[in-house]
Amino acid sequence: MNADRKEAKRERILDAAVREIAGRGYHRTTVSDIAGRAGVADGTIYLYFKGKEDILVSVFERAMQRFNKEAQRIVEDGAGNPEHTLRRIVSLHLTLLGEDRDLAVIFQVEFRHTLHVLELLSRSRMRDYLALIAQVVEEGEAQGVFKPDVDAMFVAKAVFGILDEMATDWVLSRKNFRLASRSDTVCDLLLGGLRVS
Amino acid sequence: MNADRKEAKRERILDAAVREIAGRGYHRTTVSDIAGRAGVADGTIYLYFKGKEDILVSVFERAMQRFNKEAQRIVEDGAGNPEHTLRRIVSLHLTLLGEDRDLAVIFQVEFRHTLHVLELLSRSRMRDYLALIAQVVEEGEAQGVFKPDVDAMFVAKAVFGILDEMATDWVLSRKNFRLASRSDTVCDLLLGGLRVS
DNA sequence: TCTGATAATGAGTAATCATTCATTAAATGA
DNA sequence: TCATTTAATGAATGATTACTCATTATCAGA
Repeated sequence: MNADRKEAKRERILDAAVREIAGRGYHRTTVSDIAGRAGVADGTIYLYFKGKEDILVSVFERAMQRFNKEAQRIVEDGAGNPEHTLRRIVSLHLTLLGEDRDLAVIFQVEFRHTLHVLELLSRSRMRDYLALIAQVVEEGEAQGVFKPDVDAMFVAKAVFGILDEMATDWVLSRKNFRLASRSDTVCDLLLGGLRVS
Repeated sequence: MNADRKEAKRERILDAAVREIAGRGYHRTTVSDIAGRAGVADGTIYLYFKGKEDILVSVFERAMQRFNKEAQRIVEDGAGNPEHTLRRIVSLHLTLLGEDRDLAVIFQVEFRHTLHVLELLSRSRMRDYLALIAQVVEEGEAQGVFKPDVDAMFVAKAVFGILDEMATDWVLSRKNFRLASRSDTVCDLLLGGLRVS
């Protein structure tokens, strides 16, 4: 079996996992469920993944890779204008999650299953993502458009926190608004602050 | 058995649950573990709680009740000065979580176990807490010290998002800083914004 | 002290599921 | 076509654990 077909099957299993886990939650989803939806036998799963938890982590890795690739591109493109770059990253974050509710459910809920898993995830691609945001903030400070002496990583975490809460709220909400429609409001608050100046 | 003693035993079980669940995660913690630490028999648990999930939800309810009571007091006290009130709420949030790492672990990680549980929790005391923050924001807008025309509930969620991320970061971090020490930085960013004015 | 009621016990039950591995199928290439 | 390697299968296993309930202990009032 060539590498492409192998990769395609792995992808199919991951796609199946996203749908099943979003629907029933990680712990209620059995390996059989995932195998069934992917159209393979239970045992086959173990030819592609070390175990159930490895599937969850792989879903995360794959999604974060996409996030990072796109964010990276935005940062590279928009070197001259930190505010605009930040706006584009915020928009990207909310757009990508808003486009796939199942993925959003997994991101906002299922990944946080145990401290152990969360630690695993936080140490990997998550740091890169935060570092990218921090880089933009630093650039803005260097250019004098953002306030100096605010720790860039702190701001990055704050930005992430707001986005995360918006996404969770959207996932839990019954209402049918587009998540990305919040982008501007988020950025305006973040950049301009709450206080009347 | 009088009501006080009954309540005390219930509290003991909840305390035991906090310690056990923070240490091993909700799913790895058995009902036996909790019973053992609380010094009661397994079956006794079911005289006080409907089942395992009910313990988790009750831990949340109890903690949120404390949060809400304190926050309520702050809001009532500080009617005249919305900025100061907001600062006190932020400080309260980070202080209460920062004082009890086990509780913080449960808040930041274990409560988010399933969409189902998260929905349960979000609908209850969580809304009250957000509404309290929103109330302060609205007051500020009415007094002309906060920007008008920003949806107060939106701001409340943003505030919560930042606090949540700070708390998660603290829980996952190896470093030993005091969580509450972030209060001022959080508020400064929130009130003043990132952009140079 | 006696008695009915209330509270607590903990061994047993029944169900669940991740993982394994002996077997079968498919692919490869000579 | 046949032999060999690689991939896939799915029934069986073994371990786990939430919850029940028949039994025992404790308590409160007379």
